[in-house]
Amino acid sequence: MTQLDTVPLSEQTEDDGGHRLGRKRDHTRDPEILDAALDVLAETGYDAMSMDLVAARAKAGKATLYRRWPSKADLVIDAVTCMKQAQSRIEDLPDTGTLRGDLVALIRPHSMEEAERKMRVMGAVVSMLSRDPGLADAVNEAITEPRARLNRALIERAIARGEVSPRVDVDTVAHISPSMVAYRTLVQRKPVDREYLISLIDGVVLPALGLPAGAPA
Amino acid sequence: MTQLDTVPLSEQTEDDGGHRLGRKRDHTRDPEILDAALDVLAETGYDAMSMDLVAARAKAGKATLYRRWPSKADLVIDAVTCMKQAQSRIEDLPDTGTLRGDLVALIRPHSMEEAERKMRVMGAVVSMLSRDPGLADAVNEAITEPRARLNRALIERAIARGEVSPRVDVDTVAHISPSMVAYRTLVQRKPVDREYLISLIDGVVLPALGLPAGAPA
DNA sequence: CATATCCGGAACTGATGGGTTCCGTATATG
DNA sequence: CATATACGGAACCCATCAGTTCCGGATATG
Repeated sequence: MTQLDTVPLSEQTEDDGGHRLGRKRDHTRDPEILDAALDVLAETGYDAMSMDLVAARAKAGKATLYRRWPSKADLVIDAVTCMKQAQSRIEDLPDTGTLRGDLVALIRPHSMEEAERKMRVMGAVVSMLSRDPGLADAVNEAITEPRARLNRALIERAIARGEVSPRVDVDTVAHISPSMVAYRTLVQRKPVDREYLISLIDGVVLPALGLPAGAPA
Repeated sequence: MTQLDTVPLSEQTEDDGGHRLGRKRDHTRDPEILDAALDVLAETGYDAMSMDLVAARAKAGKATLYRRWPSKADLVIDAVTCMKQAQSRIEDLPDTGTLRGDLVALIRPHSMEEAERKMRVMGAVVSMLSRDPGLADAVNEAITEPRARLNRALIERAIARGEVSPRVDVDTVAHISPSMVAYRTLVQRKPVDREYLISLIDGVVLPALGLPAGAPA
């Protein structure tokens, strides 16, 4: 059970001293519930995710869920929206001096776990995206775009540095790895490990930018 | 209502003269039913695809479906499997002399419609792939692999021709366009038109193979 | 025309799950 | 301790849907 550390909509009054079964004022169990929803969603898919399951997983009553969200769809949208957080800020990304170094530096166990979970959630809701524009927006804003923005920022930094030609299609290239990771995870069902990610950087992303495969500038 | 032109499992006796409501011997309405199933699947997703809907769409009775397939899952797997057909044979792909020419030649209105439908079907069943290995295999064999095989064959032809270095990761590169097209269609929900496909070829695929962007060998 | 076959359609069953209501209880406040 | 709040949990209602059964009619065969 992964833990969500941001507060979604309401404010967490203060940390409860540690009572396992202690209840809080307001309806401030939102984070746990949203987190449980994401877990169930990732494990079972949208339709198979029943509200009873989510309630059980969050050790909450189903009534509590409906006191807070008017419908299952709203709960899911809120849960997806609240995945946004943990993504690194662009400013505090270490500048290794080369684009390759920057990209490789993004491959950390933590970010890979996070990405894995996001991919599963994405797979759970793809079939809904065509019918629910709100969900589609939430998914793009919380799962798709953060990663693409990161890539875009690193590429633009490399352009400013003179490492990469300003003529490349930054947006398309920034979506290469998210696309291929999603495809490999959801459709091909092959593992996305460090080795694969590096082969993607060296074999596809850098060449697409006009850089030689394994050779940092 | 797109029409399936291959016969899935049983043999079609002969074309019925044109009787709108005329019935045939055996249970040889399989193609129409499978085609209807694919339509409903693509439009509504796996869970929302009810057997009643499929039956209605195929102007068949629900009993007829269950006379032929033991369950909904079996029907879907059979339907997906039967999408395999229309893909071009590798041998009769025109050899334009350059890899770029070969790749661009694959962009035809017909193949794009076909790909669009396949993408929607894929999106409809992604969330099931983790729970049903048989379905995952069917999807890969019918949707994923045919296109990748085509790309692979063209790249290998280019290697044999001396146009491309034999050191490239053919398999990964062959999956670039399928991955990015799927992502763009299902997640980003942006149009996949001729312009985008060509920008993919010139901006990503060819550079990844060490070829200059817009310049044929 | 009589018979056998198969299909479309409608009605039915059982299970599942979204959403609601209600109640006992734990917490907080005074 | 009394009161108000809100939570967990269970029971409930109702719609939907997978899967089944049955029947009337159309087709084919002789």
